[in-house]
Amino acid sequence: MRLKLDTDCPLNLDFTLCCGQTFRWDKQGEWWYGVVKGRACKLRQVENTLEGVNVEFGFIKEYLGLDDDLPKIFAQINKDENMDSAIKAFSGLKILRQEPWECLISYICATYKNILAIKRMLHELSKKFGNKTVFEERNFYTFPTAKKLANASIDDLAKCGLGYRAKYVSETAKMIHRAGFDFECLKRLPYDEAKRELLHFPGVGLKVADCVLLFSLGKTEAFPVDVWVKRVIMRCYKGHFPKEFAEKISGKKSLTDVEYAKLSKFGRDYFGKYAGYAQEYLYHYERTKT
DNA sequence: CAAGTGCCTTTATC
DNA sequence: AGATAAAGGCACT
Repeated sequence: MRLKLDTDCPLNLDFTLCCGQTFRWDKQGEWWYGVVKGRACKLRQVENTLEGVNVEFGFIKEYLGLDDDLPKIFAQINKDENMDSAIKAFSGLKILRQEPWECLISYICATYKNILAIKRMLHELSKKFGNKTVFEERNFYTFPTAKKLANASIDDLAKCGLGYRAKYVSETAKMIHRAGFDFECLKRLPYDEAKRELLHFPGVGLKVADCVLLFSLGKTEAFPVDVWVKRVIMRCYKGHFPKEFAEKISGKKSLTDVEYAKLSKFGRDYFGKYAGYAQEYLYHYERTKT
C-alpha cells in the first residue's frame, strides 16, 4: 500500500503512534510494526508518502484518522498561546480509531500505570493469550479475544503484570463473551449515552471511558483527564476555575468523579467538538516539556 | 543502596 | 455526598 498524503492536511506517523494513545506499535528502523485486524503489518512515512505492508488502505485510512481535517480542527481548538505552542510542536499528530475491544481492555489495564509498564502488560497478555503470527520472520501476537480472556484464570492474567486489574479484565471479558457487545452501536450514540454504556464494565471509570470513546469510537469531544492533563490545566488554565477548587485539586493525587467531571467539561466547553484533539496535544506537550 | 515516589485510576468503605 | 484508603509492580531518584 502506498498513499500520497494531502499536503494541506499534515500527518506525523511518529507522533501519532508514540504519543501514548496506543501501546502495541513498535518502531524498528524507519518502519512501525504492529498487529491490527488480527494481522501483523508495518507502516512508514517518508515525507508526504505513507507506505504500508500487509495492511489495507481502507482500514488504515480510518485507523489513522486521515479524514480528520487538521487545519479545520486546529482553527477550532487554537484558543490561546498554550494551545498554539502545542499545535506547533506536534502538528500531524492524529487521534486514532483503534479497535474498540483492544482499546477497552488496554485502558482498563492502563489505570495507575506508566506507559512503559502498560506496553509490557499488553505484550505479555497478547503473547500468552493471543495467536502467534509470523511476519518477516518475526513473531507477532494478535490481541486476545474476549473468549480467551474470559476463560483465563485471574492468576494467569495477573502474571502478565496486571496485578489487581486482572479481576476487572476477567469480569469485563466475561460480560462481553457471554452477552456479546456491539461497539459499532456505541459509535452511533451521542457521547453521553455511549459513555454511560461503557461505565457498566468493571474497571471502567470516567477516565477510562473517555479514553475508549476518544481513541476507538470517534468521539472527538471526549476529554480524558489524567494526572498530566490535570497538571497542564492547572498550569495553563487555572484562571478558569474558582481559586478554592484549583487549590484543592492541585494538591491531590487523585480526583473525585465530581472533580473529574468539572475538568473534563471545561475541556469540552472551552475547546469544542474537537476537545479530544486539544487534550492529546496538551498531554503530549506537558509530558515532553523539559 | 534503601526507601520513597509516581504512574494516562477504580472501587470499597467509611 | 464526599473523602479516604487500598490495590501490582516497576522505574526512577
